[in-house]
Amino acid sequence: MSTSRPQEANPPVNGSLPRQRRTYSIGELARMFEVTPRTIRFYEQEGLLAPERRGQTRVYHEKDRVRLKLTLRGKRLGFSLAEIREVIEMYDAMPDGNARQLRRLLEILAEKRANMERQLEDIRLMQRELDDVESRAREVLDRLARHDT
Amino acid sequence: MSTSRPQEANPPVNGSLPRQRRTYSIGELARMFEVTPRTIRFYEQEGLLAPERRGQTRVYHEKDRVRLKLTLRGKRLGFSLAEIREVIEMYDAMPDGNARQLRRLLEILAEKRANMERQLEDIRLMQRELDDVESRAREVLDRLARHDT
DNA sequence: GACGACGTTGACGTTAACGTAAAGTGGTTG
DNA sequence: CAACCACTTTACGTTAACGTCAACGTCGTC
Repeated sequence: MSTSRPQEANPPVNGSLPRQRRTYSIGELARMFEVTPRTIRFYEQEGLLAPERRGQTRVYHEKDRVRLKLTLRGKRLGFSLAEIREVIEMYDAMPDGNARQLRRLLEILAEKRANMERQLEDIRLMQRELDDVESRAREVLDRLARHDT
Repeated sequence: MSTSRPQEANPPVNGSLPRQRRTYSIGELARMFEVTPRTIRFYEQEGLLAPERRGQTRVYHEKDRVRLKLTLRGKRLGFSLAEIREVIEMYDAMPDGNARQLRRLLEILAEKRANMERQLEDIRLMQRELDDVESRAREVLDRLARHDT
C-alpha cells in the first residue's frame, strides 16, 4: 500500500451524455484509475473484466469501468483478486441463480462484512496509537526547540 | 485476507502479575496470534522483532508481544512489513531523535492517517454495495420461495 | 537411553500481482 | 510512405511474505 491518492475516477464529468454510450480504450481507463494497461489486461485474464472486442482491440463500457472501480476498491481493502472475482461472478449470475448459490453469496457477503468490522476496529486502534506517537513526538520536538533557543 | 478471526490476544488474562516479568517462547506467541513460528522468525529477520537470546533460543517479552500485535494489525490494514518497520524504528529512536527525524516521523504518521481515511471511505462505500447486493439476493430468494410453494 | 516435543539454522519452493521486453498489427499524420 | 502512436500477444522476470524440508541440539520422561 504505497500511498496512492486519486484512484477514484467518477463518471466523466459530463452530466448529460446519451447515458450508457460512452466507451473507453484500455489506455484511457488506465489513466483514469492510475494503473497500467498491463494491470487491466491482467485483471481480464483473472476473470475480473470481460471487455468487448472490436477485431483485436478491447473496448470498455460503463459496466467495465464500474467493475474496475470496485476491484481497485476491494484491493485497497485487502481483498485478493480471487475473492473479488468470486463476488463479481456471483453477482452476475444472480438473476437466474439457484437458491444454493444465493445462500452461498449471502454467506460470502457476511464474511466480508465481518472482515470490514474488524478493519474498522483496527483503524480505530491504530489511530489511537498514531495519536499517541504523534503527541510524544511533538513533545520531544518542543523540548528541543526550547532548549535550542 | 483469508478471513481470520481471533488474532488479537490480549495480556494473559491474569490481571495482577508481577507486571512485566512474563516471557514467552516462540511457540506460545505463535499460538496466541495464530501464526507459525516461521512467520515470527521472518519478522525478526525483517527487523520487526528483536527478542532476547538465552543461548540459542529466543525469549520474548511484553515489548515483543506488543510489537507483534501492532505488526499484525498493520498487516490487516494493508501496510507492508517495510512500512511497519519504518514506524517501529522511528518510534524506538524517538527519545534521542533529532528534529529532522521527528519531523520525518510526523510526515509518515500523517501519510498513514490519510491512508486510513481513504480506507474508511472505501469501507463505507463497500458496505453500501454489499447492502445492495444483499437485498437484491434476498429478493430473488424470496421470489424463488414463493414460486416453489 | 530412546522418544517425543520444541527449538535452531539454512536453503530452496511457492503464490499473487504485476513489470518488462520483444515482436507484431492498425490507423493517421506530416 | 515513413514515422509514430496506441494497441496486441507471448513469455520470462521480480518482489513480498511466507511454506516446507533437512539436519541438528536440548529437554523431560517413561
